[in-house]
Amino acid sequence: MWQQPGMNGFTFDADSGDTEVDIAEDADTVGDDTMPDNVTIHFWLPLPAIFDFQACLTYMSRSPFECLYKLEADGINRLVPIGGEIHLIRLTCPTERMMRVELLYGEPFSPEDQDELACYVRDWFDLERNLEPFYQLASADPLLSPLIKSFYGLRLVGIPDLFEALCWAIVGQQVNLTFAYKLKQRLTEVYGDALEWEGNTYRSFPAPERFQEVTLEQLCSLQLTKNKAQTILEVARLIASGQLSRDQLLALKPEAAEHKLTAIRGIGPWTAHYVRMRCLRDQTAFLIGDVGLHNAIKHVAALERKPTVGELQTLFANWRGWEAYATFYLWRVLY
DNA sequence: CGCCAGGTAAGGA
DNA sequence: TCCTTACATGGC
Repeated sequence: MWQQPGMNGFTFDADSGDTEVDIAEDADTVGDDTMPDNVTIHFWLPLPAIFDFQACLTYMSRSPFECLYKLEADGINRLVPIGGEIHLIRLTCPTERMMRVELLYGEPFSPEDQDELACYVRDWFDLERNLEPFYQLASADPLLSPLIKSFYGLRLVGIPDLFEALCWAIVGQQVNLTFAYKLKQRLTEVYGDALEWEGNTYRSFPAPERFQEVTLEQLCSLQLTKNKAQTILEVARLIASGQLSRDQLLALKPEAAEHKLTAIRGIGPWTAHYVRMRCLRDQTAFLIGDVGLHNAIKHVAALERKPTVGELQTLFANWRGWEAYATFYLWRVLY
């Protein structure tokens, strides 16, 4: 049911974890086998400059239909598959400089699990990114400078799991976000795993293998269109059979990864760039056709109409290298 | 009822 | 290569 360890494609960078390691290792981790239920296990991750947890949480709380995590009391809880097993974790930032990663439910972490989870969280919140250049560029830009003030410290929240990222993009094609969230919720409730914990139900997005026996009709009954249902089944098949993976896409140049994705029927340039942005962490991803982006620019530039393709290209030429962050910050003005 | 929504594919100039 | 159009489905 859960993906094999490593299948999910976390990238381990041999020399990127050094700042975290010494801190994590002398965290007061309790780890004997007879651990009582109320023992908590946690470790800490150092936070980069220009990071505001609250700004990220505000973004993440935008939909009441979000079903893959719960925000409460200045923290966030979610299920994560670590070492091939289900874990319920909680993230908080009790201090400016450190993020606390706590295990609420599941087997205590092995050192390898902890590394994997640390990678997951760093990836999720894009903690490795140096935002200085973007902020420098934005501070001199008439459209972006108000945004980096309003949303200071916001990180491009990622979707580390390729299948989830693809499905989220697919269900979000040409529908309003409210409906997209409902579709994701139905997919998750029907096909995902659930865990009850302290009166709440936590859910994880289904693994692609789960769709092996699922029919078009079954997906359509969740109010997915036939095209979307078809595309999701095809993507599930490709990932489950190993023909498509995050690691494989990461090994390619962005354009090649995009091409590999758009070769799949039902995945066009918007979806491919969306995945580049949220999953592959490609900062040059540019959703030029995105309606939300058009509306955001119309709003911040006080236009009477939506921007033309030419205007978009001119604008984004100023933000080269940071297209994804510019887009992510622009989207924020809409919600 | 009508327009819109974080599109895509197919067909034609 | 660049435009048009059909499609599909709910939100408001």
